[in-house]
Amino acid sequence: MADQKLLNRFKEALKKEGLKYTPQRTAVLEEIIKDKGHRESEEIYLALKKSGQHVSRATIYRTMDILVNNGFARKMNLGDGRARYESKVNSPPHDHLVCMDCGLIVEFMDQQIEDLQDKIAIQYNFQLKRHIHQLFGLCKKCQ
Amino acid sequence: MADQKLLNRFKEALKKEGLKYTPQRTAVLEEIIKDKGHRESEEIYLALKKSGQHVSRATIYRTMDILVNNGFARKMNLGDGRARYESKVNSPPHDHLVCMDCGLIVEFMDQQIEDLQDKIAIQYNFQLKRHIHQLFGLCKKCQ
DNA sequence: TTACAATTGAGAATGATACTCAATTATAAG
DNA sequence: CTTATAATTGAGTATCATTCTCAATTGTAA
Repeated sequence: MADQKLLNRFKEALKKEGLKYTPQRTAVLEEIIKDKGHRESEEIYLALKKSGQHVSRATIYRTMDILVNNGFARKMNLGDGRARYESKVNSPPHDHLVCMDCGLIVEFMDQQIEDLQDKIAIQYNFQLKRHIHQLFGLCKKCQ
Repeated sequence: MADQKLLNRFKEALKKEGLKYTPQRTAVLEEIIKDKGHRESEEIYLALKKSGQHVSRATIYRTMDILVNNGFARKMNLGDGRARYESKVNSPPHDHLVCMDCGLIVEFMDQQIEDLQDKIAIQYNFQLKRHIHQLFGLCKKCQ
């Protein structure tokens, strides 16, 4: 269960955009923050269904967009055509190591790389907004 | 026009996999290496059509897979659902800066980042195979 | 030249995601 | 607590890039 503070923050974010605070949206938010994984839309849909809440696939997609745009979730693309979502609540910025065999995803953060990215953006006159940094390989178990 | 050396290298790569050396495949290879861009399948299809060569969309996709698997081209994903292809011939490894407004793509290479990636992979017991590193922002013109 | 497996093109199939629209619901105002 | 109304929902349909299918065609090894 999400704490009240977070729910209020969500409510405010919705109000600010003229959106309604609905049970379906709340259910999706709670499902996202209770799990530490990097899940695709269908997994979130099934997890909600299992827990007895029916939220349609269309609403999952629509709500994930809202969550991503308001900083409650991150959307990532592993190149396989399906987006993954992860909670951004209580989760600092990071990048990913991805096992090409078993799909394991490990998060990493390296301040030196962050700094080098900023340096490169400056060097090429880019105003940096975001980045994608994914390291693909084989995890210990799959080597 | 691709030089004979390259065509022979292509011919050998095909033979090694039991594939035939066809005019369509050669046309796609030549189209890829003559352009320095990062183009999507449809653009390659249209460029070939314009130059008077009809190669079907299906064959473009099939040939790009062969070119990518044999080191003649790179495939990249910008998160918009369409793959981009670029020549790998006479093009050293690099990553990309992408303008979110005009779509400009600039290549960069930073050995320090490469080294840090290797360090991180070792640290997490991953055997690194490849990586994706894209910096999104606004180019000078679009700021 | 032949034999045959690989290739091609056109269109159909696929799969993730976005859209449509009628029925339902949250919410601001009274 | 109603009411009015615009936003939301769900189910199904549409979309779009990419892959697949299959009959006709074509490299290529012998």
